[in-house]
Amino acid sequence: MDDDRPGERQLALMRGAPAKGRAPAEPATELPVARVLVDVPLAHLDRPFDYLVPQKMAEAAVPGARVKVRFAGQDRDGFVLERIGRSDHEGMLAPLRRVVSAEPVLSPQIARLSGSVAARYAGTRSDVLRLAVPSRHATVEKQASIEPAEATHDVPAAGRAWEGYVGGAELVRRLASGESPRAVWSAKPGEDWASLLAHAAAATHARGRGVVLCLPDRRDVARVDRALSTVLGERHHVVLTADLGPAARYRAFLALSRGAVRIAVGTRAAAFAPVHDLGLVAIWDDGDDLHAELRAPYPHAREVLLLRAHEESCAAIVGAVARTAEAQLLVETGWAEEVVATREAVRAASARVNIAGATDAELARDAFARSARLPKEAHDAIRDALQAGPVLVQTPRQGYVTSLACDDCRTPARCRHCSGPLALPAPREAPTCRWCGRREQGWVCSVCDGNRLRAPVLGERRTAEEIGRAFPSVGVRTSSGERVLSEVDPAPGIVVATPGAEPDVAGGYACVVLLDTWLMLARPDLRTSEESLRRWLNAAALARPAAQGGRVVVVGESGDPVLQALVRWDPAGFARRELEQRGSAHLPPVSRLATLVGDASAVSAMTDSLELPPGAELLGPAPFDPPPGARLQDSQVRVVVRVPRAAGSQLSRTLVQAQGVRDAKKLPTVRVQVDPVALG
DNA sequence: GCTAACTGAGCA
DNA sequence: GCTCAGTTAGCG
Repeated sequence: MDDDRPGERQLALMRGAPAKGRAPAEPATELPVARVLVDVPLAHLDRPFDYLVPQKMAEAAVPGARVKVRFAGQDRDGFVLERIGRSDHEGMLAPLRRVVSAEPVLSPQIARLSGSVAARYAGTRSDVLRLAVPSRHATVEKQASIEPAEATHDVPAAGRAWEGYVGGAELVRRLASGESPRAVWSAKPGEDWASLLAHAAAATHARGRGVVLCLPDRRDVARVDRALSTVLGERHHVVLTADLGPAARYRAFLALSRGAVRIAVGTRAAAFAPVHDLGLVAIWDDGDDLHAELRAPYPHAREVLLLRAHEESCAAIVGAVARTAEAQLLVETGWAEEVVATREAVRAASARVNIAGATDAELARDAFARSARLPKEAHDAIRDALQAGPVLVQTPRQGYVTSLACDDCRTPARCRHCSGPLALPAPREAPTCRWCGRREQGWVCSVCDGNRLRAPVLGERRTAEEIGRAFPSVGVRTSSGERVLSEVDPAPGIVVATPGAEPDVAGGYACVVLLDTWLMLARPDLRTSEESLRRWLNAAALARPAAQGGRVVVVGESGDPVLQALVRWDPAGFARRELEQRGSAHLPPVSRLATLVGDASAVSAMTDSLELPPGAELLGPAPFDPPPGARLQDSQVRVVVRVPRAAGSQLSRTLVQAQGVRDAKKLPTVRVQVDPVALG
């Protein structure tokens, strides 16, 4: 198809051919040009460059291979995207320096995905590829590949597992027959969700198609790992988590990229797993912020998987006990079908949910509550439940809540102008509203007329001490942060856990107590309600059904709509309202939103250069204080840009372009983040 | 980001 | 006419 003797002209043009000494390398006779994606993290260089393939490398320089090339005067890493007959490039082509390995580590699907993820998040492909392709481990690569294991699956069993859901059996049937259904699945309380995910994977695998499963953390990955081993045996899936280490990670990666194994289970980076013949992508608890990548361009595993489902025309399951506004949007746009348990099934599986300490004023009068943060009703429920089994007490994480509360009745202190949360900008300074920035001089509690403020003292250890004092004869264990208990005995006992660290227990907890719910709701963030409900539903789902005496006691304000959604166990209805509110507030996912952080002058220069679509809004610049722990940078500002969702790709495009211009001009960096998980 | 090529100042 | 520091375009 190409002109005869392709090498000749380019040989003459080949640069890098030394003027003295060595003769220029002979170009490959077949497809002598490699289109290479060079690893440079600069927006304006995020495009393929052509190199000449020397005959010596003709065999090894396969599409997807890692190569070294001379770029801007130095050696850089790159991936061969494709081999072509001739280049469009006018000038001379430099030869490939070296083929690092003939292993095709970048499949066409992942190459394409990296492009769409970069476009979606206004980042570069090289940044995305750093997340998608693990570093090479030569020893592992040399070892023989595992032989594909014969698959034998019990599809009827998978159908039975999903029977408890409207549309569940149908979902499995379609997966098993090679179709690509898309579902937003709301798991009922106490569900063995890991097992259901494993069955969905098995049904897909029965047709020889591949599966990617993303879970928020190591512990959930381990659960699904076990469930898959039970359903399918141990040889059909690999686990991909950050803590594997380079050799094990590369081994798992190769097993997938060589097609020996077709099911990948892991944390967020597994969203990029090079699974062959992708049939299903699934994410569990997509509201968990662990699904958001911390490195540029900060992609969210759910969005990566949805892009893959779209590009590779495969099935998708977005599953959780709660439901995010993003998942709700998939339902409302008709992209996905709801898979939910019937009302009766949910009721049968739910514990009895009560709200204790109906009002803050009541709580303030409750002397016991003031000493132990525990209303009498909650105390009694724990005491009774301890006769029957273990009790879970969920308490907000230390440092999670930064706003102030009334010293007398613990009602969160709110700004009288905009009802934003009050916080101390610095010790000894006047309380300031975190939303509107107004200083509050003569604060008076709206509930009890108290005038003293306190920073709430929180943390699971402190709570455990208080609970321990209230129940001196019972063992109290804690689970949080670095010390997470994955499981506890079904024997009576109290576990104090922070959200996400609740241990599993066989048969469920006799009672689950949710403490300080008003403090979690007082967090200034765009996802506060959704996130609070998610955490409470996840904890409450661990309680035994009411028929077995299971109880959930929620310490909070009964009138709060979020607590009402918890009592009614209505994640879908809540998500519907939440999505509606996001719409009227122009927040994601109804709007596409980006933040620009940097020096005031840099940020304003960048915003000026943006070609914004109609309907775009610019908020700020506002002073930006870096999150605690981040290194201090002086006078950083933040601008929030938002556009209607339909204009999202246009927003990303203009951001990439502006970044490209800034990179090329060596202007001070502006950190761009599209749809950040948190916006405090 | 980096290098290489280009620029003009300074000097013989 | 040449060197050298400083600048900046372009990277195959």
